Amino acid sequence: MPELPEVETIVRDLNKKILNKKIKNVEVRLEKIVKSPVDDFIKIMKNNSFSEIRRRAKLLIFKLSKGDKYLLIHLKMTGQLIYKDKNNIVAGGHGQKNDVNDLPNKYSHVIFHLEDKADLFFNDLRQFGLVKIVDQEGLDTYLSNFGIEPLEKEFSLKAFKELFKNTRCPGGKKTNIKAFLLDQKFVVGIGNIYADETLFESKISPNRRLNTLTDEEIKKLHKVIISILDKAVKARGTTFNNYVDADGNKGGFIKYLKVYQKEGKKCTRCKDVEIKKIKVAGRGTRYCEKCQK
DNA sequence: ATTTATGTTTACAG
DNA sequence: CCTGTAAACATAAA
Repeated sequence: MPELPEVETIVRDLNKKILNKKIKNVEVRLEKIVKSPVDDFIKIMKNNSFSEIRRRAKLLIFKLSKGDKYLLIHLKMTGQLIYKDKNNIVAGGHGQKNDVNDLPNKYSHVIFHLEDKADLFFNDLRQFGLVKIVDQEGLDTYLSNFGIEPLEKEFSLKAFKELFKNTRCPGGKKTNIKAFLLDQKFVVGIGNIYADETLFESKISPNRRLNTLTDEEIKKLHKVIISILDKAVKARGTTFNNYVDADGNKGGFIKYLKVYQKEGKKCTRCKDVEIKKIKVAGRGTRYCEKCQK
């Protein structure tokens, strides 16, 4: 799915486009995507509007103007949100073929019909994504499972170090660093791309166990997580294929990628060995054997 | 209870 | 035919 920088970009762009626009109707083309009773979902959305759009981890949170409720959208692996009106096409998410120019398409599972002939499409090839409505309590419950926001002040070095502790074992957590970075209970917003890029920049092997990291390495990792995500947000994320963002621009981070999808290419740092691809934590993982220890 | 590892969802591309 | 995939839950085992 889009990771923190991509979701952040979508949130910023949608805030400019759909805030307080009347939702005239909602079309549910694939019921299982909507995790609330569909009748209720449509009833609540109809004639409502979004008063605020924000992000927590990789979750989009739309506050509804009426009824003290929230619309939650998670894009998971292949979800997209595409806004379209007579002047603009604004898309965010993992690109698929023929998506933006041909709407709705077979992957358009939920469509929000807005005033002024504008539409917001929720597309998802693999159908892992979700759309649901929650009240304040439901939102709080959902959010309580998330860890630290890496671009907020709460992500201090001290708070980061706390995450390495293990209540059962004084030596600390033993899981590998890649699984740790991907786990949203600890630090949120990092997915497969930024996990690999962060570890490369930190010179840490994805297979390293947490309890073997030195203080120096933890400090470096903390700094790199912030700098990479910050750089990616500024670049409007990483994109492939025909992804375009809210103003039709491609994400700019792709040019900064050092290891993701670079397997078989010479490492840009040591200029000596090729980037390898292995499996760690069940996910394809790229790294440089020589640079990352 | 808490940590850690693995399986499942899913449709398409190559 | 086979494999793999921008994610995260559920479940199991330690």
